[in-house]
This record gives sequence, structure tokens and C-alpha cells, in this order.
Amino acid sequence: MRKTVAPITDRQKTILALIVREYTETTQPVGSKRLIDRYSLSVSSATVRNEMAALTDSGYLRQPYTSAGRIPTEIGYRYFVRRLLGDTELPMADKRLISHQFHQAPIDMDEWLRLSASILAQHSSVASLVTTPRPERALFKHLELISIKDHQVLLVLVLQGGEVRQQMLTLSDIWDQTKLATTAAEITTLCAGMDAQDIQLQSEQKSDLLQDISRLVAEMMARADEVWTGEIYRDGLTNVLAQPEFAGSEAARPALRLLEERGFLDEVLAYALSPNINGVQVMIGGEGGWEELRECSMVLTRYGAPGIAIGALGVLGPTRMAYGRTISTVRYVAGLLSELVIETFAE
Amino acid sequence: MRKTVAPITDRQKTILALIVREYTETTQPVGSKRLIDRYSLSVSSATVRNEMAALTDSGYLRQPYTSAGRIPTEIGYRYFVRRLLGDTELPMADKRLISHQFHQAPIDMDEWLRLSASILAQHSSVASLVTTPRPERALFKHLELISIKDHQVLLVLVLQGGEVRQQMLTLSDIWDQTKLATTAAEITTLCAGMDAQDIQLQSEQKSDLLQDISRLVAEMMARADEVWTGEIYRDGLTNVLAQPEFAGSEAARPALRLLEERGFLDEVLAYALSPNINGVQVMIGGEGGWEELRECSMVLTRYGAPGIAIGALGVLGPTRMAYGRTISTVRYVAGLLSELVIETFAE
DNA sequence: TTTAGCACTCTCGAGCTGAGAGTGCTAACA
DNA sequence: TGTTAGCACTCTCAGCTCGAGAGTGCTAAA
Repeated sequence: MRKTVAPITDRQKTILALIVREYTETTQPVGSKRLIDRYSLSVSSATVRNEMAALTDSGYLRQPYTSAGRIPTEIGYRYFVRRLLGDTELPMADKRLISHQFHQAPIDMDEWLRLSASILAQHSSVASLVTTPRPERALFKHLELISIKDHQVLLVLVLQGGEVRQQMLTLSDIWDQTKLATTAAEITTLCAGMDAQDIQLQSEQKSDLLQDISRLVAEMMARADEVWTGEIYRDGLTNVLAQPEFAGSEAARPALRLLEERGFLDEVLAYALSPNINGVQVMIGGEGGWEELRECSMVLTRYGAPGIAIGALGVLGPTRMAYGRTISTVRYVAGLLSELVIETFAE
Repeated sequence: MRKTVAPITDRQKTILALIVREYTETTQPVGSKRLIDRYSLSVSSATVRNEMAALTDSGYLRQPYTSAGRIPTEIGYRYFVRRLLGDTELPMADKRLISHQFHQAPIDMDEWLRLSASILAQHSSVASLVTTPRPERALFKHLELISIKDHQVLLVLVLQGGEVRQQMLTLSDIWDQTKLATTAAEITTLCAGMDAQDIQLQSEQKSDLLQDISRLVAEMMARADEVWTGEIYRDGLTNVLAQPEFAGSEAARPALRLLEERGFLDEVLAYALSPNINGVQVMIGGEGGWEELRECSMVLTRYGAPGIAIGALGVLGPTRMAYGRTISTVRYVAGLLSELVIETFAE
């Protein structure tokens, strides 16, 4: 037997895993008797009790009150997810179901994202979160200037990957549509494939309208790199409220409130999208440092393809959530969306 | 004394109004004693009791249980809102506060709408709902075709008013960017200012690429008329949960669930936008026929300017809501947004 | 028509209680 | 030395009673 950081025997691992499983199913503190009744263990309840006492000492379990059953602590959940859970695959039946829903939807990225959020929410009874995909770095594709009225001009900027950004602007002089079109075409040719910085540099050598516009374009692209102005699809917020541990309590409200706040979402998304993070991330009990999420966990991942377009998706639910199922669902949906992104945006 | 449809004396009106007011403030059934204690009435509690009994018989009030105080019925609320409330103005201080928040925000319609939702939610402690503005009927402004890769073409359609719609399409033949640009310019010239139907008709006289594209454009515009693909900004969903009558109960969940459902939102918006409806609409206790909203009310209105662009905004809260304050807030925010729409979109 | 008085009704929270679940400890056992 | 049976003990929870309090409707007098 090798030493680990947290000394925990194999039997204790088994018991911890069973308690997590039982607790996520029943929402009730798990006692030694119930455990051996339901999982035909080859030891007696007294032995289980000893092991449970040991796990409690080590911090993996806790008792809500003296002489009640045990429930996992955050540490317990973390150990379970990172060491005991392994890589669970979504059952074939579920995969087929989800894939079917995907392929009968209309061919429209918006609809796919909405659907993804809905599937995640329903499949795991949690709140879900899906962003639009976009290139890691905004690259210029096309510019259009459309005269609206007098000094008012609509600037339509198309980025590589097909993201469209528009902005209304007021020019100091009046230009006719022909002049605007020529300018737009000129910039389109000059800036093809450039990023915000390149365009910024280049704009300094120009003059007049050309300079103003291309500087503005650079600004818009810089903003596109920083702030996620894309839509964020949410679903199943009320699922969280339906969880028994939140019934009749106020505990879920701050967590849901967080999902309405742009600042929080931006931080979470920035984390999920940071390039040094790979695979599905699980944040248990507000690990990230949000007090409001104490009784919640998040399962997050990136989707898409580097160099083409990436987005983030994830799920927020009670700490007591079916991690195996949720993680594999998140992973599977991310996989499907990645395929769609590649199909749609591949250059 | 003249006969009315609902025979109700002036004193009964006063008492009904006071009960609504007191109940919305305290969330407690209102008794005769409390009423005369707090509002120095010139009659005794016994008289009030008699009037309350009469109002109960007529259906304006009800008792949650025998010998408790009274609370307004839906009928009571409706009578209050339509006959007793009058046109309340938002206090000057509130107006200034809101207007200030508006004018220090960045000049961007998206931000304004988000802000409106946030203001509505905070100001009345309810859930809010704000749509993007758009023309009553989609009118063609400009078309752009951008070659993405091989057969893939990005179609960018600009509608009058500046709404931008994009769609990726796959053509059977490969066309270079020059040809695409020429085609787009041609359609832009031919279809300027037309609506979906005109373009549909006209497309029949053309051939090939021109016909395919303009037919597609007509389709997109027809869809723009029917379905609200614009964003819907929501805020304050958790405010509703914070209301005491929903604390520890499941009653608010179905109502919030409804706000996540596109079908419901489309119906509500269609109602708020229907041209024969004017001013602020109040729907009390799920008047529209949604069972889930039994304990909720909605305050809805249209904003914008006919012929330019219109949108809808509103609020969902408990039946026991501060109608005066809410209605005037909704009206005021709609007014501000209308101004912004006119400034931004005026032709 | 209004009012004072009064008996009556109902809720709500506090306090009590027994059942039940689960524990930790001890001592016997393999 | 690890495992197990037995047992006394602890704590929650649902159900109960009960009295205070709020509010009513009725009656009879002003």
C-alpha cells in the first residue's frame, strides 16, 4: 500500500463513494445500516461505523447533528470527483437521445445553443449556461458602411467566423452612400485577416474618414476580444429551486441572482475559456471564491476548436449533484457543439 | 346615488383602496381594527366591519380563513387598478434618479435595454422584461453577400431602422466575391424600402442566383415580421422569490419557469405589441389565461414610435404588488426608451 | 344608520412527548 | 489485530395540546 497525501484505505474509498452516491440519490444523511442494507457489503454495520468515524475525522464526511447519518463535506465531494469518479461515459441511450434532438433542429447556431442549454438543464435538473462561439482573437473579415440619414451611418463589421457587430455612428461631415461604399471596400481590402492591433497600427498612416473608421473598427475588435458581448443562453434556473435542499429555504436565491449578473458571468466565462485549462472543470461549493455559491457546484467546459472558434458551456446545481451524469452530459454536449462549430466555421 | 354595474358605495371604495394599500405594504390580512388605527377613519371599527362584510359578499374581498382579516380578491385588485388608482405620476425624485442612470450610460441601445430591465426590476422588486425595438413591419435597407469558403456564403441583411440579420448559406455553385458583391448591390438597389411581400413578388421575375437570394431575403423578412428573434432582456427573477408570500412555497416557481419559455414570451409580447392596445396594460392574476400566473400580475406596455420602431417592456410580480408605483415606473421607463428610439432610429 | 358590547372562531407559536434512526463504546470473537 | 454483536445513549422529527391573540358577526341600544 502506498502512502498518499490523504491516507485513506481502499475500503474507506468504497464507503465514501457509496455515501456520495446514496446521498445524491436520497438527499438524506446516510447511516451505516442503510448502507449495508442497500449495497450488500460483506462487512457489518459496526465496521462501517468505524470507517465512517475515521472518514469524519479526516474531514471527508460530517454529521448534520449528533447521531444522525453522514453527509459528504466539500472535501469529500472533491475527493470523490477527482479520485473516485473516473471517466464516466454517458450511456449510449442518452447519447442517442441528445444527438437525435440536435439533428432534427433547424440548422441555425442560435437554435443549437438554445437547445444545448435546454438539454443540459433538463438532463441533469440544473441551471445551465451556454455562450455563443467566437474566434479566440477577433480577425477582420469585412466592413460595410450604410448611410442611414444625414450624418448617421450604420457600421457593420463582419469578423472571421461570421460574427457580425454593428454600431451606429455620427460623422461630422455628410458622405453619400457611394463614397461610404468605396471607403468600406478599401478598408475591407486593406485589413483582411488583421487583428485589432494591426488595424490600429495601420490606421495611423491614413487620413480623414479612412483613419476615423479604421480606428473605430480597431476599437470594436479590441472590445470583441475583451468583453463577451455575445449572447449567453440560460435555462433551467427554476430546476435549482426544485431541489429538495433548497425547498422552503432562501439558500438558492443568491446563487440564482449571480446568474443574472454580468460581472459574475464574465468572470466564470473568462475562467472556462482560459487557454491553460482543459477538459471539464468542476468547482465544488463555490471553490472559485463566491460566497453565494456555498451550497452549489459548477461544471464548466470549453467547446469549439482552437483557431476557429471557441465558447463555453456549463451547469450550476446543488453541491449534491449527480456528478458522473452531469460531467458526462456536459462533455458530450460540448463535443456535439464542437463538431457543429467546426462544420459551420471551418475556413 | 347612481346605480353602477357593481353597486359599491363611496365609503366602500375608500375602504377597498385602504385595504389594498395596507395589504400590499404588510402582506398581512387586514382587520377592521388595524384599518381605523392606522388611517384615522371617522367611523368605528364596527361600521368598517359591516362594509367589509358587504365587500366580501360582492366578491371584492375574501378571508383566508374564518375570522381572519380580509385580503383583496383578483376582482378587488382589478377594480382598484381600473377605477380607484387613477393616473399616478412617478415622484420627481425617482424620475430624476432613473433619468440620471440613463444618461450616464454608454450610448448603446443594448446597454440601454439592459439598464431598463435592471431599473424596472430594482425599482419595484419584480421580474422585468424588455425587448429590443424594431420596425412594425420589416423593410429592406441593404444586403451584403460575403464569401466565406467554397460554397459557403454569409448573407447579411440590414433592415430599415438598423436591425441586422445574418444567415449562413450554402450555394450549389461557387461564386467569387466580385460576383457576389455585384448581386448584392443589384438586390439592394431593386429592393430598397420594400417589405417581405414585395420582394417575394419581385423575385419571381428574376433568375438564377438573383432569384434564389431575393427569395431567401423575402423569407428572412417574413420571419422577422412573425417571430421576435431580437433579444429579450430579463432581470430580477430572484426578486419575485424574495416576496414573503412566496417564501418557502413553490408557488413562484411555475411563474418564473414561464419566463424561461420562448412560447410564453412570444405570446405576451405579441399581446403587448398588438396595435389596438394602448397605454400600460395590467393583467392581474394570470388574466390572460395562464394557470401558472395565478398568484402573479403583469404590467406591460409598448414603447417606441409607430412607423419607426417599437418594442415591449414589462414586469411580472406578485398579485399583491404596488401597482401605482409599478405602473408609473413602467410608463416612465417606456417614455425614456421611446425618446431614445426616436433619437436613434429617426429617419 | 351607526356604534358598543360580547360570545365565538380560527390561527399560530410554544412546549411537550414518544418513536425512530443512528451513533460510539465495550467486550467477545476469529 | 481486525471484526462484530450488543447496548445505552443522543438527537431529530412529527404530532399533539393549549393558550394567547386577532378578528369576526350578531344584537341591542343610541
